[in-house]
Amino acid sequence: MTPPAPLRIATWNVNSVRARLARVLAWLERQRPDIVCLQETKVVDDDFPAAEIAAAGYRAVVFGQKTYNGVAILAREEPVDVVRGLPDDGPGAERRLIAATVGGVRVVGVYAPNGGEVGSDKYAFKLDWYRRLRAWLDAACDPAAALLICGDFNVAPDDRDVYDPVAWRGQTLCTDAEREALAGLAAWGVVDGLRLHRQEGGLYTWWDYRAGAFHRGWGLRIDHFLLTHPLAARCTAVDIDRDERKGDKPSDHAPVIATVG
DNA sequence: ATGGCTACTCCTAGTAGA
Repeated sequence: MTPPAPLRIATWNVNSVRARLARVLAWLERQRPDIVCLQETKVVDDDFPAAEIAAAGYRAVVFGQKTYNGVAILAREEPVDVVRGLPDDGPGAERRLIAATVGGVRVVGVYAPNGGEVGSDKYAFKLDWYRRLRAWLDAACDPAAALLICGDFNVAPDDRDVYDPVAWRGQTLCTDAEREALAGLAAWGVVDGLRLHRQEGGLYTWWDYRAGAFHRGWGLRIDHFLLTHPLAARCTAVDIDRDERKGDKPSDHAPVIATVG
């Protein structure tokens, strides 16, 4: 018996799928992932570039809105059992979560709120969104299943994930409350995929557009793969495609790719 | 020391991102 080929699953905050379309298509051609979760698509569903994505060989399920937020899952086979949003999202809620099953893996793609200034309404919304995400996991998902949550979590889990942890201490993305919110997902039953394989600092997924931050190495690791234990046991690698942050008109986030045997 | 860039829209200024 030939073992099944490993699945390569990617997450990428593209910062507008329409502004980034040429790069997204070139990246799909180069990396050929099986599944891709996109965040910050910034487009209503009718205007999602589904035809171009289909021509590249991918089905797309989308959950977008005008200007802000927006998530999608691309896959070589049709994603099934699609869930859009959290059950207690109100009408007109920000579109930040999409889930689907592909290749026997339950894939949850998330774009966590940024949080604005610490102590602001946006910050409170972020922490509450994490609370609601955890409640949905408790109610609707199975930590014993092959499930992953990936996306832009807008939290750097610890000081290794921050280029200047002293300057960032207490700032949005790095506060204890945000880190505890992320840890609340781990307590449900997922582990940080990248840390299964690599312990060093300096592995970043986001660099500010300003001040030449990328070239100065001023980054944070805020895009993650969280894997249930059964899936973690099959995860052979998690790689940050740092090269995709280079060149003309990049997203401010690099893609992250998990390999699952 | 510095909100320094990018993308969006009710568009050429204001908002948001992280």
